[in-house]
Amino acid sequence: MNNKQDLPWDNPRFRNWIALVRAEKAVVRELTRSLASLDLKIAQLDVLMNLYRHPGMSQHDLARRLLVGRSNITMLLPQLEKQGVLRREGDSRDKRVMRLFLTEDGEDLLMKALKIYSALIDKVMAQSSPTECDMLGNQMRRIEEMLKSE
Amino acid sequence: MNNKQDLPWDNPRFRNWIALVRAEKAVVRELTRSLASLDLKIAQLDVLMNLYRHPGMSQHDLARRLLVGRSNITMLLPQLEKQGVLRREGDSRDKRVMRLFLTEDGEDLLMKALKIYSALIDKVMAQSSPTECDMLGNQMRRIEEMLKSE
DNA sequence: ACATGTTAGTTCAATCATGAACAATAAACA
DNA sequence: TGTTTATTGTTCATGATTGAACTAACATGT
Repeated sequence: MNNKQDLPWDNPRFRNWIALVRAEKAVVRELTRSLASLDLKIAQLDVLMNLYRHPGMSQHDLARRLLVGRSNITMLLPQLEKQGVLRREGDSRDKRVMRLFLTEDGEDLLMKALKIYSALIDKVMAQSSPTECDMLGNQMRRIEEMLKSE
Repeated sequence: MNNKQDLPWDNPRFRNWIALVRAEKAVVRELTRSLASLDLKIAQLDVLMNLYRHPGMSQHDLARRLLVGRSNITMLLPQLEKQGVLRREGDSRDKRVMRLFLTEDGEDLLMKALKIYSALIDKVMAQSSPTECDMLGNQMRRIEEMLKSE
């Protein structure tokens, strides 16, 4: 029924995707280790990054951008708020939504974390030429776009 | 101290890597949903895939290939063994190691899961030309190689 | 106004991954 | 041989993530 030629490993698309998954996992491991010096988890860094770029985001929007559940955000925020890196403000027009903002300390922490992250990615992507790197980004954006719209 | 031009988002390497992370996460979500029909988790599929290609692997080797801890494997196997998709045999020469093998049912389940996985990846990678796809794979293999050897 | 439906955020139980400590076994070497 | 060192797999406590059920607040339509 299934001879060897049917196996996905003989399909370049599949093999190359597996390589991507493995590389991503390896980078995540490395990043997790590097961020430990700041006592910061990747999930937390994701929050900080998004709040920096989109101040005043609601928890719902944040969850959607991070591709996680809303409850995840709810569980994530209290620690960060207690550390004083972000603050939550109730929206004046819609009492259901909480607007999220980085504090000064939050921005400082983010900048330190970004230095670490950026250095790692620079090292990792130095494996590719600028052209390859841009092609990679474009492919990835097309994939995300495609999966979003279905 | 940090003006806008220092921000990682202006660095193509960083931006493109972020795109990769987002795309990968989106695909993982989609795959998780698709595999639910087989009552199979991605972590379990990873085990099956590796055992198919490397029968007789030890738990330690499996953990290293999957980039997870040994304890993770220990917690993962009993379910799979109970479902009858794999069996564990003590090594005759080294009583510490357990050798892992897929059963017939395991191979059947794997083939069904691979059909789903492969179809998704085919769809996803159809966003890229064969050349782009291979370049992607090569970049990723270089990255993994680089992180392994340090 | 009122009923109905929708949305934002929270709570909670279940699942999962992790790393440290541990027992059994093997290897290295005096 | 006997002693130390390393390795395999397990256990366990901890923290992360998820989805379903829930509350409060808004929106829609009559």
